[in-house]
Amino acid sequence: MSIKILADISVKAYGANDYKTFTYSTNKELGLKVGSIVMIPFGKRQSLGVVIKIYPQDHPKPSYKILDVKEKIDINPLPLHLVKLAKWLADYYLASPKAIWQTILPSGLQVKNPRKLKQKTKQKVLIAPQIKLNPEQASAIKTIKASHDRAFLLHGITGSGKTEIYIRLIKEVINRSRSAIVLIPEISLTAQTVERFRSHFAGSIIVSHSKLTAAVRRNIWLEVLNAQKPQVIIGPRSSLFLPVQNLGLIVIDEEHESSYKQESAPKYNAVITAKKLADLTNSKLILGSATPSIASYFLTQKGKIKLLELKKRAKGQRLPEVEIIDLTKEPGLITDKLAKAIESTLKNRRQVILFLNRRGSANALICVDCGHTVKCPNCETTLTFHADQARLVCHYCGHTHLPQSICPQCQSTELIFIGSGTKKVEEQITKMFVGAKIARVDRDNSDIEHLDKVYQDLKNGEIDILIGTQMIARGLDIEGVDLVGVILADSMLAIPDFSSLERTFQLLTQVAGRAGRGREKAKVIIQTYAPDNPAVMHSKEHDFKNFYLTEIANRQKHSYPPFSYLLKLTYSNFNEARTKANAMQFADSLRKNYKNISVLGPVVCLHKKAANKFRYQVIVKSFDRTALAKIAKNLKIGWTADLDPINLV
DNA sequence: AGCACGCCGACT
DNA sequence: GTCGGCGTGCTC
Repeated sequence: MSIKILADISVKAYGANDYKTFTYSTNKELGLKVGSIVMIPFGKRQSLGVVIKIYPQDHPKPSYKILDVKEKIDINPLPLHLVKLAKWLADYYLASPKAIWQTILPSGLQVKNPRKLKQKTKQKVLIAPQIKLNPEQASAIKTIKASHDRAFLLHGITGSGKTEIYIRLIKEVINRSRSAIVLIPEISLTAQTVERFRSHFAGSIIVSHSKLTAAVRRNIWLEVLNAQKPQVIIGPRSSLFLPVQNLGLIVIDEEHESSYKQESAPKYNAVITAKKLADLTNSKLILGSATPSIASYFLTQKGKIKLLELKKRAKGQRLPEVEIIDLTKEPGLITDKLAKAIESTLKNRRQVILFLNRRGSANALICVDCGHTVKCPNCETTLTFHADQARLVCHYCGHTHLPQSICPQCQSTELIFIGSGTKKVEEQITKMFVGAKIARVDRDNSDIEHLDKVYQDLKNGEIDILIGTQMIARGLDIEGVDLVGVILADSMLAIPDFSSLERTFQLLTQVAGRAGRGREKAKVIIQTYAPDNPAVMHSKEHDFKNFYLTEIANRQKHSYPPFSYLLKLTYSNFNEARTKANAMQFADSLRKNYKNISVLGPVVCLHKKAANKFRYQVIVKSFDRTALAKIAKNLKIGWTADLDPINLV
């Protein structure tokens, strides 16, 4: 008779929003450790589970029935920090063990004899060119190495050489036999970025991205788990959860990017999660951006993250000149000034990038004479026009009124809906510049392969004018681009969200950074009805600091994050009337039962129907995050929660 | 995810 | 009475 011991196991099949573990018994010889992955019976099913706790041999058996662990998956246990991080994720974001383990564990772990995938033929690796650091870069590296701080925000203007700093820091941790994780927005995971890192870390580099097949993903996961020497992992936000040993450094490039927030369960923010991971593993965390998020920069002002600044471009190039065209004075989809600039750029055999906004095609009402957008009197966010009701609707609180015909600011009668007409840009450009080679990138054709092709074509001069949405705002680093045009900056400002100014400033600044990588006389032209808007105004001077000061005051005034916490609750139901009624009833009960919160809504969601169900949302705002967590934890069926959402629409 | 349990309306 | 609809809660 072998010796039985008890173990607490977190069960992958367990779908409730609490981190409850279940106690099983196991033969001592099976050698379970904390982090071991096992197969267990759960209800009528079999499930994977992760050992969270091993009890001493003499621990008394509980009164309820105990089942046996069926088998141990024959691989190394998870590193301890991942076991701890799983619990933290569940508690902090109110996620189920099911959602957590689906994120951390690869699929197909129980497969007995996985088919050996044929090794990719060794790619030729370019030898990394030796780059000399400028004094700013050298000083930033020196500070990070010497500092006892854990987290750093590297605020460096576009082209200031942040990547070179990451590479030097990674080399240093590798020399200390520790591994590094580099997070990159999915969209920048292009061949060029990867090649740059590969040329420095050939042999120890592991690249992950969302297009990998399940089998490849599992192999990568096992390779990381079994690695005997330090690794450099490059990938999107989920790469934080690869089972790396001896982590020493986490880098998050373009830390302001919204793709670091996962919008499906577990709805985690990779920047916040990386900070926790750095604490658990005693690693350093480097956040890098030319346009930091308001949230991260706020933390530097509070002394929680150390701020490092790079104010010069690496090779000393100047930032491009930005011209703002006031559409209230010079109307048109493509103004004469922009058309002339395109024409002269083409004549010089140089290239043009034009940005427009699909996502921004929210139907806001805007005054052609003064640029005023009609806002909600309660929430200070832009009202959205709903054609089916013929009314303007506030997406926070539900306030509606008829679209006015007179501008409340300047009494003009010239009010128009923006959001229409952006599709006309390509048509018009094609007509205006006959013979020019025009390419377009938007949400429908923005996969990595296509972006790589566009990049190559642009680099080889196969494209004269590239038209795209914000998809192409980052990463493109083309010497031939002399002109960048933004067709309508307001289309982003008009998104009814507390973070729309932040997003606009980031987009405009990143876009402007695409120009002038090669030459001095590059130019950026921004067309807008709102030239005085802080997000537009400060992007002209590439002035993050003053934009931050304006915006943080605004957030404080209206008690938006980082001065409060938000909870976005979404309710869906097949019956439209019942959806509305249930959502209203729930919002009322929240108002009645909680004192220290404010409840906005319910309002119909921007996408009012999804998967055949009608959707309503309720926003809850509070200074007390635990109150919001309590609400999120006790939701009835049909409701989903997003704690710390980055947008509210 | 499935399954048991229990509460309510419709029915031989 | 009792059949079965489905909302709710549990799974070591």
